[in-house]
Amino acid sequence: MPATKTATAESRPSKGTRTRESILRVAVDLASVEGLEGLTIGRLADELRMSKSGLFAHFGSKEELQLATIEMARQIFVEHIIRPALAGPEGIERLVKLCQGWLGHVEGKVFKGGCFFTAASLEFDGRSGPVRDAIADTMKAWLATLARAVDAAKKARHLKATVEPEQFAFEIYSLAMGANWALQLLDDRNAMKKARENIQQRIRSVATPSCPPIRLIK
Amino acid sequence: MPATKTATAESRPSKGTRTRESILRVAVDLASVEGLEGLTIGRLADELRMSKSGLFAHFGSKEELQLATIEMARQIFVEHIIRPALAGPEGIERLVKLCQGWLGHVEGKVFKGGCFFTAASLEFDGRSGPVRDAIADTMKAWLATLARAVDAAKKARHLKATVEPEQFAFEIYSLAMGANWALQLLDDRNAMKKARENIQQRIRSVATPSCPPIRLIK
DNA sequence: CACAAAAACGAACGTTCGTGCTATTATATT
DNA sequence: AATATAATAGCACGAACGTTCGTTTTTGTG
Repeated sequence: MPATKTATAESRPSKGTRTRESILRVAVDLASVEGLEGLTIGRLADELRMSKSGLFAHFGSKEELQLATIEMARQIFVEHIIRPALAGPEGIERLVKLCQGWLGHVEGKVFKGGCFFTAASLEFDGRSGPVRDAIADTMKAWLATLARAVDAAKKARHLKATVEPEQFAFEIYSLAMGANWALQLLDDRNAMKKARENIQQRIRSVATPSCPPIRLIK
Repeated sequence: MPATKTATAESRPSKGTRTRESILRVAVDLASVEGLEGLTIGRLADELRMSKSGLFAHFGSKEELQLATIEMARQIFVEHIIRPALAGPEGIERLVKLCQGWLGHVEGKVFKGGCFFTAASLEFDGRSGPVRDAIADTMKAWLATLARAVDAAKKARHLKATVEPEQFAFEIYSLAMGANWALQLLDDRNAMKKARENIQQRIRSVATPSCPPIRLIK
């Protein structure tokens, strides 16, 4: 079959780019279960039914593979959680939407083994180097996004003026982290519901009378 | 493999028991940094300047070493945090003492690489088997201890009757976990101070008027 | 002191790890 | 259709992994 001449700039990405992407999609799921160090090139190659060396050539080193996996996870995270929330209006609605997406993510609807970044954080927090830095940067950015949403809700007079955005974002994050922990380790099926109630209540406790209704539970 | 010797109180423990213990003390520190899977027999042997095989003989398998390491970490945890708190009076004092010890532990005063069990939890939460079970059991017990302290403080009329012990214990735990995360990954030096303030405030918000003063910060 | 038991050792096993090469296929361009 | 380039496979490497074995050293006891 003769190839149709569609030599435009936004034509189909090259084979290499496509396989690389499909590798990383599997890598993210595998790493969310086995950890970033447990993510092995041989295991990944088996999973994708390709040779170790063939796969390896896409990255050149294990560290590069880890960094690429983190970047892919970040992209998926942004795509699934941050972008939908930023599409909506600012204020308490956006904060709630971020929390909902975040809790769904923790619940394992986005990554197979629960929260990818929390696991990666605790795996690499004792080390140093580019991988740890990449994880830390991503988490800082996420926490900053949460804090910005809190601040906007505050400026919109949805949250009390006494609320400290960074501190409050950190509190929400801690509660979600705890929920992830309880769900994954203790198999506590109610953990997510309780976390939603908890966070909802925490937000309501600092909401102003003029704040629109806050609903984190379906 | 020799069974665990039940050494009498007066007789000096055998050489084997002593080496085993010194191995585990190093193993706990190493695992709190490198993870329980990253805890390698060869590395551990180097650290202790003994042969791989000589060390290995004490445990018979890597899994057994991991389990023994967890058990040692549990003992240290009980010794440093739970026992001192149980020595004091029940009620809010005990809860505060538990939190103080716990936060000090998170701060790295007990284990080298921060919180041993939180790291182990997230490392093994996707797997199954005895190691994961040992971790989960330990954490359940710790959470139950916290909840019991909350319940006692409630019965002593230090905390409001509306407080749900398990839920409240979980909240405290989440905040401490978040502090651990911020300290270890983001190098946030204020994380511990903020966590102390946070938890203190959270406890005060459910304290009764008859409750003795709550002081988590020095 | 003698001597059995326990503890520690050194060497090696089979596997898997990450990482190089070289050859061979598949893709893209002229 | 021919050809240059990119992608993948095959094979091998040294190191480290957990584990086994036979031997030597250390320890505790009669």
